[in-house]
Amino acid sequence: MQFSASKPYQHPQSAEEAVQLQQQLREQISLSPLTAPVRYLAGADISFNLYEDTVYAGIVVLELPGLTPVVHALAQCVAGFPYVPGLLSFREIPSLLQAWELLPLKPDALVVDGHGIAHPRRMGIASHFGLVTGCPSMGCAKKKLAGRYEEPALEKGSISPLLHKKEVIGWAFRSKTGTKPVFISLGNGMSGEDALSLTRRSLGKYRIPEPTRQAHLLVNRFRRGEVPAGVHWYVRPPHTPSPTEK
DNA sequence: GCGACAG
DNA sequence: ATCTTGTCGC
Repeated sequence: MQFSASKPYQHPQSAEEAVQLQQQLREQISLSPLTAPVRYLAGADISFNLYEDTVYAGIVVLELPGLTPVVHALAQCVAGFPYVPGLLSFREIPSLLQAWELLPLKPDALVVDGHGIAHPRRMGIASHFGLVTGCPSMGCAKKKLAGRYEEPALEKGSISPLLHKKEVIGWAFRSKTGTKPVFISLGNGMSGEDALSLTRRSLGKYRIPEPTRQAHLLVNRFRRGEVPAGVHWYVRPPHTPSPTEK
């Protein structure tokens, strides 16, 4: 992955405190372009049972250009914050961080299920998680949280800017012809061109781009007990020479 | 005051 | 977010 210091995650004890943290964190965001090509692109998502506070988090690393799964990490923990629109990251990041720390291969960029700067205070979960991990990040959400937009053309690949307070905070992106658009926004450590390019390279046969779609399918299987917690390689792990065989 | 409101 | 079968439309 690239150079970018990871910031420690701070957990708020109230909604007011959470908002203050976000206002402080937004100043640390960088929207400068990626400085290295993206070979490994990851998708992150969480799942849980309604009325329960156990969170099932997962991160899948795909290799471009084929979007081939390489490795994934799954972690389970208890939610330490309620779901409040605008404060989603405080509910999901602790669990995602556990999965992140388990990952033996850090991706070159990360796509989080949710918004990045397309947020009332420009601090959605994609931006927050990008800062905490030090990994370039972007958000891919199914519904908008803030801003207004014009419907993009019906053809796959069409985009329309998402505007909030006279600023472009993201794009309504037609990921599949004739279906509702998804919302793409910057997280941290990349430019708008980077995010749109990565999204185009992540499109498969479905509305949801592969990184996030794969992560979603994975965490649901995890929640149902169909796959175990921990790390799983889809291909042979990279060979690590032992001291004796140098 | 009213509508909107990621996962 | 999750619970669920069939059904309508390109």
